[in-house]
Amino acid sequence: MLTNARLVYQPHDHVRCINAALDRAHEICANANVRLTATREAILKLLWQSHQPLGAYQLQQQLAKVSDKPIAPPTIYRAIEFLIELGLVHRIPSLNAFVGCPFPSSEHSNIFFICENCKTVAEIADNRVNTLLNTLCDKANFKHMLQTIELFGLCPNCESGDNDE
Amino acid sequence: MLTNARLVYQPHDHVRCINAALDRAHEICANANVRLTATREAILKLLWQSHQPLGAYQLQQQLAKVSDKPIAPPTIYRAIEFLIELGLVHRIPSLNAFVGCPFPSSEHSNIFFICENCKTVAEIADNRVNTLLNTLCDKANFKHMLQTIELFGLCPNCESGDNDE
DNA sequence: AATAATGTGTTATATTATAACATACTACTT
DNA sequence: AAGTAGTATGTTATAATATAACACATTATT
Repeated sequence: MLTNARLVYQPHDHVRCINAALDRAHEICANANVRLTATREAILKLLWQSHQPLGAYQLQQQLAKVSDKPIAPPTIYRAIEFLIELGLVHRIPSLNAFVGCPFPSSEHSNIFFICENCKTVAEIADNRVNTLLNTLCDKANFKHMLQTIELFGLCPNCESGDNDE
Repeated sequence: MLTNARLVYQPHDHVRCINAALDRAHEICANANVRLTATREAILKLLWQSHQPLGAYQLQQQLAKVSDKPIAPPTIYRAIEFLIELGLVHRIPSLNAFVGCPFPSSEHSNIFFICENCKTVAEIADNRVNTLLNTLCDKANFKHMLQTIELFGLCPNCESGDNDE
């Protein structure tokens, strides 16, 4: 089992999260022989500013603050597409938003804990889930390729009332 | 385990699917003491015309053919919202589309087999999946309320080449 | 019939995403 | 170093999905 849940739900040195993510990204891009351009890196960095997913237009607004020129949606979406293909970012379909992947290039389950109060998203990978789902797919003769598992609820902080509710 | 996969993937008397779904809907609405109005029923029926999810604007187009007056998006979305709340319909987030639920008022897993070729969607409920996911949530102190599990791949017909690819 | 509750119509607009084509940048070749 | 192919971004317009706000209509209840 692989997860960033503990980290996400506890106070932590978030700068380290960001830096680790960026370091991994540089390495992965180098290995894949693709370019982590300024725009792409800026977007990845923004997505790592918190553990809350951002939409494309939120990213655009944030970028406008950082950069001098405004960046149009197609460029945002292209960068996101690039990051997703490399496994550095996930799309959360029900939120129309994007979040940094805490363990790219590991085996995935694409399980997301989505807090309906604070919108924080933690990710989990668990072999047993993958195995079980594969079994179900095999039984139905469904050739399973990808998956997204969204779990909605309350994170520990919001459940306990530590966050404003 | 509960699924409509076999049915969906095999030739079957689809009129029976539709009628069964409408009968269940009438019963459920009667029990809940809410109204299955003409518009709501028409939309539910359209969603049951096939095992492929339809978007709100597709529903609008189809309705235009059946009914005399055009129906505006808000009405469509309201009807969908109603049907979802009653458990008669599911939203497939990654498709922005809606599909009839084959077993409303049964225990759910909200697992969907989504064929990327023919777009057909089958649904599965499986206790083991729910149990396992609950375990993961408990471990992380995440209070789990709802879920959506989307499995992307190829249905048996498309995998075998029976459908045009 | 009066009223409250529920459902729908209507207009406008917000939000998310992509198509199509032009330009710019990068890396490689010679 | 200039030419070129490949990659990335800029730009404009628009498609696709979804909702807000308010008016009107229908249904159920008294």
